[in-house]
Amino acid sequence: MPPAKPPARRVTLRDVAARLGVSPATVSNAYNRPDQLSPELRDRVLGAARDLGYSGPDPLARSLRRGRTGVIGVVYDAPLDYAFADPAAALFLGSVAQTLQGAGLNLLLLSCVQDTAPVRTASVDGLIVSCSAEGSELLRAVLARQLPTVLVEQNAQPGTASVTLDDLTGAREAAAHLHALGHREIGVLTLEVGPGRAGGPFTLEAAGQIAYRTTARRLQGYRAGAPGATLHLTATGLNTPQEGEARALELLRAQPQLTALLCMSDVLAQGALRAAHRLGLRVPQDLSLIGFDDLPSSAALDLSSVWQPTAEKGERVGLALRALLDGQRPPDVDLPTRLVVRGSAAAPRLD
Amino acid sequence: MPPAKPPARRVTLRDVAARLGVSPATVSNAYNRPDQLSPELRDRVLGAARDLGYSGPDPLARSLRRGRTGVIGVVYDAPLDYAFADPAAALFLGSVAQTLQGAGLNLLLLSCVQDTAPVRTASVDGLIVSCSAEGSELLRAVLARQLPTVLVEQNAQPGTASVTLDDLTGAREAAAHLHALGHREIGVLTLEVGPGRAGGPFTLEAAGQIAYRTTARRLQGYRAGAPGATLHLTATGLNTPQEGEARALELLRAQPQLTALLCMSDVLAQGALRAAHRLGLRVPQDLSLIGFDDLPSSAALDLSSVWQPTAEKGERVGLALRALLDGQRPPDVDLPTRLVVRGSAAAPRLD
DNA sequence: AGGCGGATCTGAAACGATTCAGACATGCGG
DNA sequence: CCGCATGTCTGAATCGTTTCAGATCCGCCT
Repeated sequence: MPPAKPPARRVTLRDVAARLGVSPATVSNAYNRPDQLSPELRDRVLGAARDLGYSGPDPLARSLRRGRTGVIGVVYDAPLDYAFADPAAALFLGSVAQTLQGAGLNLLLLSCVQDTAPVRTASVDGLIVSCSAEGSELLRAVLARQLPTVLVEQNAQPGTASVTLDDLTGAREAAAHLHALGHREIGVLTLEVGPGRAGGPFTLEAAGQIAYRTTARRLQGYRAGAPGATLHLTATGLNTPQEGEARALELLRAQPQLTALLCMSDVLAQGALRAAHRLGLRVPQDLSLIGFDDLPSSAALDLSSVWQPTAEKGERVGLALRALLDGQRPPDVDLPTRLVVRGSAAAPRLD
Repeated sequence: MPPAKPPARRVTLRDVAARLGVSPATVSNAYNRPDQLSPELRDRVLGAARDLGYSGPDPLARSLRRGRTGVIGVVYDAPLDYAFADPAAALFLGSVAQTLQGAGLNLLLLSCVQDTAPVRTASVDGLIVSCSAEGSELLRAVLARQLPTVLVEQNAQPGTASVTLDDLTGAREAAAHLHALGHREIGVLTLEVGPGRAGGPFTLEAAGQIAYRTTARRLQGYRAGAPGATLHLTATGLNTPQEGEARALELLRAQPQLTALLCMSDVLAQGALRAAHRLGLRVPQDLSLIGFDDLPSSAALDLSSVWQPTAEKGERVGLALRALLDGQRPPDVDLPTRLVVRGSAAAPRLD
């Protein structure tokens, strides 16, 4: 009969200590403060660890005891698919990660669609909230954690740092550009207007209730830049080219008098470009188009767009969080935007 | 004189219990098993918690006690910038995240360039290794954790699950397509050949030492698909359009007799497209081009490419990991690839 | 009346480490 | 030979929960 294998318990620091007849403190020191024990003993400890299959202190226990995890949560209120699908979002996130890495911090992606549980139960040292409606359940859950928190593109809240974009100026410039060219009937493809809300046409009267700061401010900029022009609003539910194409198609069919389209993202604009092709409309002769974000790929498509410092935004967010973790109170930052004129907007045809 | 504020210690479950004169176990139950105590008491507990500013059990302590964290680590050996910069990678990751979310798991991004520490010290229930050279320090660190692990596009290792791509077939088809069109002098822009290695020309003899499975297999496929053709290899150090452009420029200048270019990613191919433009070469009349990955944007560029089921790959990885966590032993999967012929390859000019 | 099952609640032992304040020995200067 | 600094190592408390095995009480069935 084979010897009853002992129930395969995990090897702990204590086991290693017992094996060598030393104190657990010593084993801990072997890993964390090599200068606190003699080199020979340290070697023996590490050797015993290898023999026993012990691969270092348990990160969880260590974090509990030390009081920090080295992890920063990034809160999304959309499925992560969409988070990554937008190159601007991906670039931003990469930049945040890069900046935090300098401080030994890693990113935990928290997708919270219809559920605040991830925010409440994540072991993190800080939070970054990328887009969440003002006054939402999710935002409340975030604030309840009382952790160092950076709000991105949201109105600042007490106790948090914030990094925003000067959406107003960029949007105004875009609209003013169209206005100056002579456009007076302008379609607008907005980003989401509220969590989980489907896309579709809406009126300026309803614009007051927009829950997302970004959407609200860009719209405000559009209005300011094209005084006297008529804006035909359609919201999108998802920031994807497919959605952009579908909504643009709807809008252009319903309002054939439109001579220009303002899109709140390049992803949407690229979809709108496809919609225009499908309708046989030439850009810019028959339809002018201006996007937002200025994705790398937009240059190739000759798409005019509002540029934003995406990478810098990520860096600022990372730095703000690091400052918070250091007990400082970083100033809020507001980053500039500006219109990049390419070839997708021209004077309207004279019918 | 104001009452000396007690040193602001964190409010714990124990404090709430003490406040109410009940056992900590009861407070814990109030949060975790509402059916284990009377509704009134539960309300009182939750009320007291609110009064004291206690926002639920500490995730870290809970994880330690329960033995799981609900977090899966994704190991990269490149800065996260690049991880996100490639739309194929972003899409894949989004898909993984989506799949894991169904099991209440979140993703922790572990960037391990020149440093295995993140792998060794991350509190995770499992690991996904996205691209790491065979036999690398990093891979060793991963295996040392003895956690449920899924290897992506790498040769399977004992004790792990693996999801791979049939790179060979796709690459062979691409090369065969060019070969059939009559190309005999073909340039190749490869992905990285080893961790941290800079790009540049290399020879077929050196091809045996390629550390990355993906690079090695695609190259093998290229060779098999174009027997008798001469392949001019250039490695890239980074999977970016800029790098693709730079390396393509070098290669085309050094080898003006080339009539076609095989690129191991669409990102590189899109860079090569720009290089061709800069050299005044028309595609496909003067230069044929085939990419790999079939990014959404490649359709618009009329770029022929090898398609891979990126989203499904992510899903498979997620499912494999979930199976491992459930104590199962999932079968390794190998996903198909196939050439998508568009307009970027044609017969070579007859000089 | 006795016994039993369920509903509530509790005590105390983990979970696996870190860290602080010594204990002990050794070497050195005076 | 004393005092002191230095170099090594240890004991024990602590981090904040969860969970298992009861303990208690109550009503109900027979």
